[in-house]
Amino acid sequence: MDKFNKPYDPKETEEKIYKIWEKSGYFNPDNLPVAKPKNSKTKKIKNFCIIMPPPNANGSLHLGHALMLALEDIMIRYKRMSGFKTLWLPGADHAGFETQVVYEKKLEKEGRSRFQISREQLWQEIWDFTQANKATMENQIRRLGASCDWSREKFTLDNDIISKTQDTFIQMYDEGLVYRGKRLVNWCIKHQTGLSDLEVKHEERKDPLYYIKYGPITLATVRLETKFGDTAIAVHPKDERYKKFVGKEIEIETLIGKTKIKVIADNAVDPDFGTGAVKVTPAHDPTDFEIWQRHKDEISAPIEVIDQFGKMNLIEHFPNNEEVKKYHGLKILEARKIIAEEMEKRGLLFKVDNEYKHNVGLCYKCSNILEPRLMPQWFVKMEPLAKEAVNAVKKNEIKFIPERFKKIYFHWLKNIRDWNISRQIVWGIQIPAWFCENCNEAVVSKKKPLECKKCRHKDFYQDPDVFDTWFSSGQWPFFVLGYPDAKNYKNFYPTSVMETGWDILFFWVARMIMLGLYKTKKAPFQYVYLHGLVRDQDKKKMSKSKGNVIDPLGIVNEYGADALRMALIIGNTPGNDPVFSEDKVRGYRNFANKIWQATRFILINSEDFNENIKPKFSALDKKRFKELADLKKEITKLMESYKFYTAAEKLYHYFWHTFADKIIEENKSRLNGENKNDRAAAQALLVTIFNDLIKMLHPFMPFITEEIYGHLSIKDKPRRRGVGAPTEASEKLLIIEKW
RNA sequence: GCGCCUUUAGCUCAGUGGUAGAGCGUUCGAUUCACAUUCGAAAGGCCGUAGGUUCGAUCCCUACAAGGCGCACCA
Repeated sequence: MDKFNKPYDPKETEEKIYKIWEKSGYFNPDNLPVAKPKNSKTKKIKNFCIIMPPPNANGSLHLGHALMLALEDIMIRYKRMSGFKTLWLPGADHAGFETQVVYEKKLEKEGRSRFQISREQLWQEIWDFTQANKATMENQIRRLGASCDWSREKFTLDNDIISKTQDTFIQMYDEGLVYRGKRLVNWCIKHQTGLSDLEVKHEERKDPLYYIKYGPITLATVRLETKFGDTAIAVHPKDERYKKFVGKEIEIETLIGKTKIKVIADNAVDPDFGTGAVKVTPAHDPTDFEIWQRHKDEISAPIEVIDQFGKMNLIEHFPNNEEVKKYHGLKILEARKIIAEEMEKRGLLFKVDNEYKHNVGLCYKCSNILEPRLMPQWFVKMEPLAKEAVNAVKKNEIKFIPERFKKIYFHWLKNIRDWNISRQIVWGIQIPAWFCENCNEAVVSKKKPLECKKCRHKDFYQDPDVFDTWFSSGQWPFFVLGYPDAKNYKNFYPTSVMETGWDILFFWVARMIMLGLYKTKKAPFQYVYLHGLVRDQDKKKMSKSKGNVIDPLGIVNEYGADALRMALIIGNTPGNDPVFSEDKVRGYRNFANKIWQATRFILINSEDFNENIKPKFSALDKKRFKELADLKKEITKLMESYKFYTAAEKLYHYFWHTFADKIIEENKSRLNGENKNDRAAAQALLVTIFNDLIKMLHPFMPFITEEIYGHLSIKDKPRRRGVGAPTEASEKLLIIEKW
């Protein structure tokens, strides 16, 4: 009771309560006191499962995580109280490239570089780094009140996950869904790895557009430096201006001598752009690469003139050519400038358009221009997978909240291209493939092959590349449940809800659907709930470089997790980016105290309660009961339709402005009056209402409600018998009370 | 280029085919009685613009405008 003599202090309560919950074992569905089915034939045990999107183990939690945890915890707690066997399975993500980038920055600060560290040592260092982060994050998740089952926690580099991921790759290879192809990949010269198309961000740039003379033809290009790799000139087939040249070789003066080059016709050329003629450089441009694929018989193989570091590499292709040395080894932009000068000198530069704007692809991490580079990589054939993924959603096997993301999802899948899953980094799951040291034949296998089938050679080396991290996390929902034969998998798969940010709809959600359907023949979840990105008060994205990142734990320390959760939930509809403000949190901290003070009032006024007096409810009491019952129906409906933002707001409003401001106030006179009967009735009324309200508030504000429940259930045990409350109340925790 | 979204009170956002809602903020007032992390009251909106459907539109349809975003091989 002394506790109630001061404002509510979350610090005194929250960590203590979390320990009680953890000790109770109720986070684990196996320990839940699920009502025995009355009729075992018709009534099945109801399961509800959410796989927590594993936070990246390369830093600490941000507000987006806090939002994710709040939403999922609300769903889980509501379902748990509604009698479901609830499993919320936590995890942590090694986050491949993301983590390696973070770690490389750390190395840079220390004056080191990953290219000077052995593979084994780098792996070990990043391993230690992620393990430390993981431990921190687990505690942060606890501080936010997440009622997840820690006994089932998984890490994306657990041995079974690694092994199963490799199995899938092998299976897909055997079934022709994975292939090794030498194609243009998005190469980052800083990070020295290829990236998937999703990891490319496009930005508009203004670059000079050079009009240059290739013999009788003038053509326009930005990328002058690739001219040494030209293998053709292309024009549109219907372009009258160039018809006479098509199929013929024309002599052109390059800067390193004279050569002949063929003119070809291809529909990819836009006759209205520039002069309607383009130079074709298949080794350094995706469009040109595709043109080459269509004209393989007519023109020579691609010539790579830029190396992996973004420098001119010419000597290899043009040995014994003195002129070449002038450009060899130059960086792209330097080369471009010098070539332009040289061409101008020789009268080969017709004009320069300095206002030309176009889109360039950048590395989404370092914003360096990505260099299209011709190299062999492992690709996943997307079309068959995408088709199934579209069908599953069309057939409503998976529903999106909000629904509009369906359209975006379809749009993406319709235009999908094959997925490059090779990464030239160490931090990840190594690809189970081997190359013959003699003939370079690739063998897909976990174990080192004994002999090359092609050349009988016996020495192999393993592909040093690792998987795109999303290739393994795309299989997370069923791997963590112990696919294919574990009990967890049988009980909880397909899972109920996948709740995550809309920003990873393609990266993760779509891949989970595709790979889930492929491996398990089932959609991995029934609902996709997509939350928005938490923004600062100026609606800006929070990022370390902007310095506007808010540490959720700082907020928790100051105002309590309950207040933070309410601030994140209320006014936040799915799919829309919420704006975060500390004022809002302060408001809900005040609300927590309001709940606290109302409790105090009730406890004070029921101290000398006489349990022999049966409550006689007044007409007004009954009216209030009716209102409460209506509210409960309404809230339940909102919970079922995933409108947590409205449910929380209504509860807030009812508690404060109806229960506290009206009901308590209108009962004050009764409590202070002479009529004992009336007094008893009033108290029973208050307690009953109270019992319902803290139950409904519990999913949203789990800590304070559990704390109060502890005080109420001990104190009010005798009286609650009269109003049909559960027995053994003092033994019970609110977390498993009936909704 | 293809596509998605937004536009409602000063701010952040809900919402419904039948004369507009919340939180915060603002203004005025109260207050030894659970709570100043309080209570009561008030001000404040032609629900982006123009058409259409309808007995009736903020809500449905069309166009337009402004803003945001996603996808995309135009050199």
